[in-house]
Amino acid sequence: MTNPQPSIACAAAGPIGCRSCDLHEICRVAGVLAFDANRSRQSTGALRTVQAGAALFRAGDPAQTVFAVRQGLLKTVRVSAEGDEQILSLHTPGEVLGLEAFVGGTHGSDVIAVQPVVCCELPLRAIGAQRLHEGELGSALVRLLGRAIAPRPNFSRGPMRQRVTSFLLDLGSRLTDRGLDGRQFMLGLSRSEIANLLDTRIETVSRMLQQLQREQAIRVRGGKVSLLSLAPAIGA
Amino acid sequence: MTNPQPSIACAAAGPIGCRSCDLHEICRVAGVLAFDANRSRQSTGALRTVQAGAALFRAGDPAQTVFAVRQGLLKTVRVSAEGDEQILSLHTPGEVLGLEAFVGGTHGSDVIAVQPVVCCELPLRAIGAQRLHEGELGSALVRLLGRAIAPRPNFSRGPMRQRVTSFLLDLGSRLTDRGLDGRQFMLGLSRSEIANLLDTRIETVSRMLQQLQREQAIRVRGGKVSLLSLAPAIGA
DNA sequence: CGTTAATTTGAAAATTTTCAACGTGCGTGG
DNA sequence: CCACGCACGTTGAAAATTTTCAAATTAACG
Repeated sequence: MTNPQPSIACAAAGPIGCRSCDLHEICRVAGVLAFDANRSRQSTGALRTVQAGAALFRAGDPAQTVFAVRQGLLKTVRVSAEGDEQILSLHTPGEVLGLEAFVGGTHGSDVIAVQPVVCCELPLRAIGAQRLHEGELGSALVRLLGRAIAPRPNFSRGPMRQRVTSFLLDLGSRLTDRGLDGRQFMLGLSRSEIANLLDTRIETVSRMLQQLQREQAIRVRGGKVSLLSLAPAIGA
Repeated sequence: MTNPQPSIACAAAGPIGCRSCDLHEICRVAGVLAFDANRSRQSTGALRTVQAGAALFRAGDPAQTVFAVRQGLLKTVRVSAEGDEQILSLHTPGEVLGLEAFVGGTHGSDVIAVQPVVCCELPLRAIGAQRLHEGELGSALVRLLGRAIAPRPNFSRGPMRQRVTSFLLDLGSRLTDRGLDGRQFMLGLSRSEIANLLDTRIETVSRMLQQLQREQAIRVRGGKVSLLSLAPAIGA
C-alpha cells in the first residue's frame, strides 16, 4: 500500500500542504512538484522525520540541503561565546530551514525538533546548483531570502506578562496563517525552553501561565494550550 | 580643489574605504567602481549625507536603492502594533541598508541617522535590474542576502550589566572590524535610545554606565566612550 | 545669561529571581 | 502491583534587581 506522506501520532501542528509552504515557489520553479489524483500539488522530494529532541542539523554541519517544515515544531539553538545556550526562534509548518545552503558553507546553529517533525528535503543538487542564480529560479530565491531578512519578533522584551502573551499569540497566529488550528495546539516546549526563549526563569513562566489560566485567558492541559481570550497587551 | 568624499566634522565613525564595505563585491561586479590616483578602489556612485536625526528612508517608502554606510551611525526603528517604537539595530560604516530593494516592494522600518551620516547610494537601475539574478551579480547578491539572514545579536537579554557591556563591546568590535577605532568612539545615542535598545529605563542605563566608569572599565566624556578594560561578562 | 532638555542621583515600590519545599507522573525493579 | 527514583512543574517567601517617582545637576542653545 502507498503511504505518500508519513504522519505522526501526537502531532501538534500539521501536516500542511505545499500551497501554504514558503518553499512552494522554489519547488514549483525547480520542477520538483507533481500533481496527485486530487489535482493538488504534491512534492516529489524526499521526506525526513525527526523525533522530538533530535537534531535536523547542527552548527558546523555542511549546508547542502534546504528543508521545509511540514509537520511539528523545531527550535533554533545557539550556544553563546559564554557557553550558555539560547533558543533563538521556533519553526512552525510551512517555514523553510537551512537557507545557508544557498549561500554555501555550513549551518550556523543547531535546529532541533521539540515535537515530532516531518519535513521536506530539497538537496541543492536536486535543483541544479549551476543554474541557481538564473531566471525564474534566481528571482524566487532572492524573494525567499528577502523574506528571511525581515526582523523576527523578539519575545524577550517588556514585562513578563506581555512576553508570555505575545509569545503564545505569535505561535497561534503562525499556525493560523498556515491553515492550522492556532487557537488550540500542543506546545511541546518545556517550561525550561519557554523560559529560555523569553529570557526568564521557569518559575516565572509557571506563575505567569497559572495566572493567565486563573483569568480564563488561556487553558493549559497536558501540554496542550488553548487561547481563550488572550489580549495582546495592556499597553498604551 | 577636489573634495572626492565629503567628510563630517564631529564624525564618530568613518569614513571607511570601499574595500571594507559589504557592498564592495556588488559594486565591483556591477562596474560602479573606478580606481583613484592611489590605485585604491573608489566608488563612482552618488553619495548622500544625512544629518543626525534625519531619516535615510522610512517604513512604507518604495525600496529602489541600496545604501552602504560610509561614515556615521544609524538606527533601524520599528513601531510595534501597540504603537511604541523600538530600536531594532544600529548600523555602522561598511554595512548595507535597504536590501528590500532587491526583493521589491517597500521598506519595512525607519532608518534614521543618530550621527551625521554619509552613505553610498546604489540605485537598482544603476546595476541593471534586468540582469540582477544572472551570473556573477546574482551570486554576489545571494551571498549578500545570505549574510543578512544571520541572526543579529540581541542586547535585550540577561542582567542589565551584561546588556550594557555586550552592547558596547559589540559596537566597538564592529568598528574595529572595519578598520576604525573601536576602543574609543562617539556614541551618538542618547540614554533614551540606549535604554530602548537594551529594553530598560534611562535611569538604569545611566547608573550602569556610572558604575562601569567607577570600576574603570569604561570612560564616558561628552558623548565619547572609551573601553578601557571591559570584560564580556562575569558568566560561567 | 536664561531657559529648556538631558542626565544623574536618591529612595520607595514593583517585579523578578533565588532558594527551598512540595506534588505529580512515569518508568524501573523488586 | 507497589515502592522508589527521577524529571518536571508548581508554590511560597526572602533576596536581589529593576522600575518608578521626584529632585538635583549638568549640558545645550538661543
